[in-house]
Amino acid sequence: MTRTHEKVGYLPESKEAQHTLDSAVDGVEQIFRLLEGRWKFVILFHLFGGKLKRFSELERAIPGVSQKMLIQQLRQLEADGIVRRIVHHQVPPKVEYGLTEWGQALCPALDALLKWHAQRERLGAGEGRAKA
Amino acid sequence: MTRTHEKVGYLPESKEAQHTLDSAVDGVEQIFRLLEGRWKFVILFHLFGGKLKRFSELERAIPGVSQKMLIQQLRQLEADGIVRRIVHHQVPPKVEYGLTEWGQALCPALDALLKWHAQRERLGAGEGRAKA
DNA sequence: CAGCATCCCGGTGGATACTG
DNA sequence: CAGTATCCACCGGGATGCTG
Repeated sequence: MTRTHEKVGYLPESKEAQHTLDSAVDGVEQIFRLLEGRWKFVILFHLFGGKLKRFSELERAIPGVSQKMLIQQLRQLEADGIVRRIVHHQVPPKVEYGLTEWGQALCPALDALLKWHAQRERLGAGEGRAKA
Repeated sequence: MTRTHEKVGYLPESKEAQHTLDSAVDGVEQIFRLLEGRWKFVILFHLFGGKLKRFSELERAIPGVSQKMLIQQLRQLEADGIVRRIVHHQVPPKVEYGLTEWGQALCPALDALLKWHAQRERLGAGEGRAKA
């Protein structure tokens, strides 16, 4: 709170938390960092709806992903509190992945983005360059 | 529509457009690609609210950005229909940047993400690892 | 089955200098 | 003022091989 001083509603609908320009910016940037990664979304969507999936299920369900990548992205999501990891102590090993409550809560937010994307044609996005 | 066949509501709130898992996934992925880039958000937030800013204003307002980066990100946003570029033919040159209508419409969607992020503590995101 | 270690390549973004 | 051009470092991500 020591950087910019403008603090009016950059985000109209925010009623509880007031954002400064900077706080809003690095808020979304943090979020994007969480979700960044070639396979995060595929994983997420496979897990939305409270589904639990084993490592090997995900591996099969996501064509093209390598084990390294799959585990890497899963671990990041887990570290960030989005994904839950459930270890069954058995031989052979069995590990399941699911979403945390917070992870589930991401769904509507992504939906908002999807809706925005869908508006693209309706609003004139490609007006070409304006002249003055 | 030739890849996966599961097509139930991955996104509960979507009433108009039905998404398959794949279409939803690369929907959000496209969106993230649009918004990806070290300076996009700072720019966006400086422009939210219909504000117009000159190149040099943005340059000063965004500490740390180089001209190359600033122009690069602005051009990408423009090409993607998010930012408008208004050229005033004068000497010395004057160019202003603003958001398109669609660009403006991004605001509430980002707000949804911010709200999600804010819920993090309230919902138990960091439960540690579950055992079974 | 689930996961870690290593090597390598390409693209993104940064610094710097020049131009209409 | 508003860019363009070049050169370079970094790291995300892919391939491959090994282990508890």
